Amino acid sequence: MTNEGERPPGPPPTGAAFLLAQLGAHAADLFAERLATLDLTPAQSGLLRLLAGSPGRSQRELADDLGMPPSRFVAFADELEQRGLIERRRNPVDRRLYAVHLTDEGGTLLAQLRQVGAEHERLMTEGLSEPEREQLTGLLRRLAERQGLSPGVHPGFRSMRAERTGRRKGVPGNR
Amino acid sequence: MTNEGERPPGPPPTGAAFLLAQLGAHAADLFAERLATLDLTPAQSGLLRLLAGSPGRSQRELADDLGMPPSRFVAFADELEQRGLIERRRNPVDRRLYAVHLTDEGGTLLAQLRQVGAEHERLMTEGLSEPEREQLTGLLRRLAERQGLSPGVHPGFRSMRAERTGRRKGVPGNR
DNA sequence: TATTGTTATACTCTATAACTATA
DNA sequence: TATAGTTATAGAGTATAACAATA
Repeated sequence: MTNEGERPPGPPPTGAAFLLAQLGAHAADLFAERLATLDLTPAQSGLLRLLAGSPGRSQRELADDLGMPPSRFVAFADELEQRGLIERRRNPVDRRLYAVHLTDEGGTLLAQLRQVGAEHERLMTEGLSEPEREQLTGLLRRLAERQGLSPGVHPGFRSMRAERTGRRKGVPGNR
Repeated sequence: MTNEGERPPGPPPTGAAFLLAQLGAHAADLFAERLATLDLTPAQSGLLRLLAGSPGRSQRELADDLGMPPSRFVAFADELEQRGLIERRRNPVDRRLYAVHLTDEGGTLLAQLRQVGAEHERLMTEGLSEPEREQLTGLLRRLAERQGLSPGVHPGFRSMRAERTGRRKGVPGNR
């Protein structure tokens, strides 16, 4: 088989796009591991952060933001509610809606989560000087904006499986 | 709930680690879309590239490199063989092993794949000047090395699902 | 006995589509 | 009639473990 392209056959791709995918997957894996320390999955941490930013929204809205179907969100929220991290409050005006809130315990965990995030940040950028780190962050931010990626949520949440499956039908409105 | 951390509660994380995960997932998604043009999944493209670099290896070795169990590799390779892209040759010395090779047709597709890769690279780094692109690539390469990531293969292959399931028992040794 | 390739089974995960209550 | 939340079912994808052939 002849090599009729522009590139040599030996060296595998080492362009920026490939490195981004590789480092991104690695970063996600590593973060998931550290998150397991707090008994959290990436998707769960995403919800906690969402609730910190804008509390009281409906399950459907939150499900949309996390990129999961509403049906899946139910079990997802059930577990966090059982663990006392989030809270569902009925909306008095429209009783079809739940308003999802962070509990105090959830807020405490969120603080820990942020520490884990900061540590993760440090470990991922290890080996770079402070100016280099800022340079990198600046370039990445520009790329993200150019690619139309909204800050704060990323698509990887969809494919992250939940850890423990021991889900019991708990407190919430047994109709 | 009080904000006892170092960061303000509003702004979501925009550090380098988060951006890497976000951009990495985006890059992988985009690349998978472009790959679909050639009727290839990321994992399949990974195998083609592996075979181009070091042909004739055993299925077990290749499965290990791709991060999939040998049992899964069988169906995976079956499809590519049916499509005439790869070839299984019996090793005369050790008849337990297959030596997996790229066919001529596979080589042709690999060339197209590289074009797609180059186009992907261009689109992902859009908006950066040439020096900036090199700067970014250099920083990413250093990070990848520091994190112990081997060049050429990334972990994301595991979670990519195959497209078409129409798999028939074909040519290979029906024992 | 160990190893490659293979097949079969069992399981996890998920979306789709009903269904209930409220509007 | 439409929408939020929920539940149930059915399907895709996978790893685990047995199995056959060869070493």
